[in-house]
Amino acid sequence: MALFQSSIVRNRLLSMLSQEDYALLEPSLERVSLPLQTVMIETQQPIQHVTFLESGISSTIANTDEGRIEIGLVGREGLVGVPIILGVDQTPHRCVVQGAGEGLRISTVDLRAAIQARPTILQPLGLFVHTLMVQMGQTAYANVAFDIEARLARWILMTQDRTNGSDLVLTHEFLAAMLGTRRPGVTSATHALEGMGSIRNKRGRIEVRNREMLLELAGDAYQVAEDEYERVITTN
Amino acid sequence: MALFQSSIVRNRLLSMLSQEDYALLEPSLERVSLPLQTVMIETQQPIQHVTFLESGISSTIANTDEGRIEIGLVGREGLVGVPIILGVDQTPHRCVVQGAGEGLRISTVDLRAAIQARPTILQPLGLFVHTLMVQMGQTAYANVAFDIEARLARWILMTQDRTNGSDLVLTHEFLAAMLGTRRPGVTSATHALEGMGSIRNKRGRIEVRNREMLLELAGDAYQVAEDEYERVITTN
DNA sequence: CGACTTGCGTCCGAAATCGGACAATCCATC
DNA sequence: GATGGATTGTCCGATTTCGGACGCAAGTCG
Repeated sequence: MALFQSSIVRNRLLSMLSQEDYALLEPSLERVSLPLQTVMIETQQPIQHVTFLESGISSTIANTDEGRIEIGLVGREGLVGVPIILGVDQTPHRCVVQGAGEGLRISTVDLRAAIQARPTILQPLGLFVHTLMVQMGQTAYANVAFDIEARLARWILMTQDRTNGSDLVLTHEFLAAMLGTRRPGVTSATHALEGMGSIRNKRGRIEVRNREMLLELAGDAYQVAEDEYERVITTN
Repeated sequence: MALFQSSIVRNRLLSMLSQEDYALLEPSLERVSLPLQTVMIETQQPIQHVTFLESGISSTIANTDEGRIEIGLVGREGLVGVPIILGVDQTPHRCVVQGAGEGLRISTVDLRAAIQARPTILQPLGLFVHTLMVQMGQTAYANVAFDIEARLARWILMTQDRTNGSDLVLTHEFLAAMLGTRRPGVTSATHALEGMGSIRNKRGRIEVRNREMLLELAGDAYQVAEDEYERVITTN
């Protein structure tokens, strides 16, 4: 199944496509760089592209009157532009690049045409939508059932999953938005994690030291969505 | 567009289908009653049916080690069995009937065959999945950004939207699970709402007195998902 | 190198929520 | 109309988180 392709494409959804399906999309895919803070989907604006991330992280944000709350995280295991997959043209939730990277993007028009021509393309995309729903559900759960330390551990794990090394570029300010809490709350939570040796705190960066510890801290808020992804989406 | 049909079918997704699409599903639809506490989707069990609710309420639950947290609410505006729509056979989140009612259900096999035969059937179902994702996102947001009173107001509104009258059958115990909080917390929150005249508290029941007040209390956690539904799904 | 910006550490009182227990009440049923 | 289970009301101390402010440190850039 398209060996050459997986050596170029790192996105797990694209590399899951059959050779024929991928061949149909390929001419329409445009490689784009995704600098930090790029707004990939703006509230109430038509979504022009679907982007398959190759690296980096994008997060979905529930827009609040002031202050943002992150409700979803996507890396190279997924795509940005889920509403398009579901036949919707826009959404009230914004998507922003939270870790610089690259993506392969396709215009909404081209993607829809491709799906029309070969409906099997939709298959892996639907699977991904499911895993994202599970992730959001777990986030809703974590937000109400876990304290800041546990939620912090969860987000660090989720971020690391979508990053190469163990050095994560994350300011406390940003983490506070992810966790829906105040910035000083993050500072003390990172200290707690650092105190037990699970992470190391640097300026604008967090180094994962002991992943096992983080897993334990995050409890059953983590791993459910991640297992579901592996169960459902098999990249060969 | 199938006038006779909408006089029988109250589910908003079914009544959105074209006459031809509906005609294909109709023979496979089985009317079932849904008593309280019916488990419609069990964790890690193959989903055998997709159910279009005609009345009543089903909620999606993030299974925790102990104590449940509700992460989604569906009534006659939607369906239970979203994973099937997305091509997945099971899910880690349970679905339970929280308000007795009826549904029209179709077996997974028949639904898939119908979609195969007429892919346009998938269209409104995808739209609904989108609105459900928005709802879950708003729940994640509300869970971390609003206090118990506001979240209670939101759930009361969401429940009323899916119920005929203004008398909601809801115990505090149940509300506590919905809100992810302790039961006494609900008691005092209901008192607060009752004190301002927005609801009336009876045994095992809540009567909505002043919906405007509830809207104000719930802030921007409510209405976003609801508006998105109306924008995206138009039942004629 | 020095000023400046950005990010981090810390402190405080106030408020919300927790955890757990126990009392009071309603209502169905006998 | 008494009994028992389910539902609701209440209380208390402990803990978490909030909200806001202020000072410090680390890079950056002229």
